Parts: sequence; C-alpha cells; structure tokens
Amino acid sequence: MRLSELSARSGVSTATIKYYLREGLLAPGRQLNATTAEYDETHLRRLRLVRALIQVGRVPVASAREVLKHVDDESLGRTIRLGAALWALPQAPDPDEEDPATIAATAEVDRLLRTLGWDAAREIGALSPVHRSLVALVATQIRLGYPCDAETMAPYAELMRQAAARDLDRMETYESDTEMVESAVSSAVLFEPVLRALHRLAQEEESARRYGLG
Amino acid sequence: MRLSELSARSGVSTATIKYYLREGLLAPGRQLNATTAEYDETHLRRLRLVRALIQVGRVPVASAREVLKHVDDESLGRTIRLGAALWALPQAPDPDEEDPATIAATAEVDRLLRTLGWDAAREIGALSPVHRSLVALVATQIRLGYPCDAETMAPYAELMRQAAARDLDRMETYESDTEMVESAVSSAVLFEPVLRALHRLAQEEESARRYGLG
DNA sequence: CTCCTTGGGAAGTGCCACTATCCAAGCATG
DNA sequence: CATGCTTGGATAGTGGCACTTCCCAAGGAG
Repeated sequence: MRLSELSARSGVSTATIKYYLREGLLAPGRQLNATTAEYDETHLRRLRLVRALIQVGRVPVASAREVLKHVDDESLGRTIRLGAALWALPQAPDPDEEDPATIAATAEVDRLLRTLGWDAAREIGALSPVHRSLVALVATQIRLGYPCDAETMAPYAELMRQAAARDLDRMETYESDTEMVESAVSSAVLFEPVLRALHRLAQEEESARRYGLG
Repeated sequence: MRLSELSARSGVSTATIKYYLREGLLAPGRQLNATTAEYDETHLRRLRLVRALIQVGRVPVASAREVLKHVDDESLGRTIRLGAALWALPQAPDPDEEDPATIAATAEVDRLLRTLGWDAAREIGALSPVHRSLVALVATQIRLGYPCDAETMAPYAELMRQAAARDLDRMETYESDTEMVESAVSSAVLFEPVLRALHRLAQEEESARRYGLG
C-alpha cells in the first residue's frame, strides 16, 4: 500500500507518518522508484503500536525510538532484550542521593524486598531504573508525610506479584521472541493503564458500597 | 516565612512559585505590606503537593487547579467531593462511539462488571470518566490485536478490588474530610506510580526466577 | 503535454511549563 | 540620610516537543 493508504487505514495523517519515518519510529517502505514507496501490514501494525505508545502511553518520541530499537534487535537474548526495551521506557526522575527522604526510602524498599524474598530484585538493585524510580516515588510519599513503609507496601507488592505471574503466563503464549518483547512493551504501556482504570473503578465500587452513591 | 524561604525549603524557584500563585494553584500569602507577604507550613505542604501532582503525576497545571479546587471545597459532601477531585484528573481521551473496536470494548467491559457483580460501577456507567477511559483503553488493546476480554481482565480486576479495599481502609484513618480527599488525590497520583513500579519490579523478579538473570 | 498525486525535506505552529526582566516599594546598613 | 540589597507583582520571552504547512521535483493518468 502507498503512504496515503497507510494513512487512511491507520487514521494518522500522512504528514505525521512522514514525521515518524524521519524520526526512525517506522521503517521506510520498499522504494519502488523515486516517488513511490510501498508499505505492508507490518508497517500498519507498527504504526498503530507507535501511536499507542505516544498517545496512550504518553511516551516521548525519543524514548519510543529507543524502546522500538530494542524490540527489533534480534541479536539480543530474550531476557536482555526484554529488559532493554522496558528499561528504555520513561521512569520517574532519579532520586537525589543526598536527600534524607531518599535515604529513608532506600532503606524501606530494601526492607520490603527482604521481607518478600525478592532476591533477584535486590541483586539487580539500583542498576534497574524501575528500582531507582520506586525509591524516588517512596521518597516523595515520605516527603509529603504519607506513610509508605515496608509494612504498608508489602500487601500491595504481593498483589502485584500475582499480577506479574499472570502477565508472564500470558506472554509465554507468544511464539517468537520479537512477538514476546512487543507484547511485553504493549503490556507495560497499554495494559498498565487498563490496570489503573480497573483500580480506580474498584475504588469507586468499594466507596459506593461503603458510603452509598449519594 | 517569605517567598524566598518558601522557595529554599521546597526547592522550587521563586519564579515558579509566583507562576503557581498566578495560576491559582497556591493561595496567596498573608500580605504584610505592599512588598511583603508571609507564608506558613500549609503553603509549604500545598506547594509540595502541587509539585508532586505536576512532576510525578504529570498532571497539567489546568487540571491540577481543578483538582485542588475540589479538595478545598468544604461545602461538598465527602463522596461528591472525592469523586469531583478524582474525576478532574486527566483520563484517557474519550472513545469514538462509532468505532467497532469501541463497541466491542463496551460490551466486554459490561460483561466484566456483570461477572464481578460490580453493580455500582455498572449503574454509574458512562457517567464516570474512569469507566469511559477503561472502554477506550480496552478498545486500543483490541485494535492492536491483544486479547482483552472479560475473562482476561477478571482476575486482574479482583486483584485491584483487593487493593482498593486496602486503599479505603488507609483513607479511613484520616479525621477530616479535607485530609481524606487530599490523601485520595495523593493516592491516585502518587501511590499509583508506586503500584506500577511494584508491578514492574515483580515482573523483573518473576522473569529472573523463570528464565534466570543472564 | 498537462494536471494531479506522491514522497521527501525544511521551516513554521501551537501548546505548555516555566523563566528572565523590569519596576516600584521596602528594609538594612553605614 | 544615602546606598544597595531584597521583595512581590506584572509582562514578555524561552525551550521543548509533537506535529503540520509549504514547497519542490518526479511520476503516472488522461
């Protein structure tokens, strides 16, 4: 299909598609001659993923490019490739090591991981952007005076562990590594908002049950 | 304290604080004379909340103003006030009613709520921005070809219901309605990222257990 | 041959969260 | 009292980002 058809089928303007091509978010089509290029279903699918990343996941274009680079890098092993793609997603800004709230948060997170027996997470530790951003987030909570200690987080962490186990079960249904990594990215960027929406809906439901609708 | 001290203690530049004052995110200080205004601990606390909303929660300034307006509105009842504050938070864009993916998503969400017995959520239905954005998110998943039906979501929803019950328990420890609403906003904007970080950390942990660290 | 379409690149737009500058009024110190 | 800093308020400007507009040369259709 031509660029204009790609545009029509995806609902994305040709100008924007050209912009994504320039930014390297989308592979160029097969060049038929100087003024014609042909695109196929894989381009359409990738374009939809890009749109979802940017519009739903609010991922900046530059980060999206990094993420997709790892998704496409077939030279990496499955685990590394998965980690590389997910770690390229935007995280909370890194914590300030000096800040007393950060020091307290680091201690709480470590205590939490020990309590839960999440040894791999402790081993990876500050190497993982996820770990660092968790510390930064807990520090923010502490700074605002909300209790956010290991005891508070542990039951939530256990719920999230159950969700994660289910995520990986779902991922294992994919054949190729590329599909798996792409689904992991989708899961992180698109399924997490679903989870969040379910969470808020559950809060509304629970609140209505306890206090009524009025 | 003076503006400059408020700035020093919060780590926010005076220029930015003046901007927040202008935008109505922060109440003006007590005016001592033409060139001096005095701020207190409540201003510092509110300023930290504003920063957290904007920087951690990525809430646009205009939305933050709406949210805080409801937090401060003591004329409303507890439930309404809570709902008003949370519904002012930015949500996924509203779904396109025409789109077949949206129609399918609406059906799945309704089926999910019936399965779970979340009758209040069904009753509120499309009135709730949360409900609408859930539909939009499910539609996006469907459009990308990922299964996102009632059966897939139900176990996750049950986990989120447990989390929500815990959230409300925590909220009930607050005395005044204002504190409760503020904590609910903090919970939505700041604790949700904590939950998400725990989720991703759990994925890393689980992935390391299943496939090793290599 | 003429006109419309196509793909590509450079420059411009609009939004948003700040930020720099200016100004007049205090206050502090010598 | 003079000088020079700080303060709060207002206005205009900045930088980043996700597009979007404009223009051009090359095809292809009639």
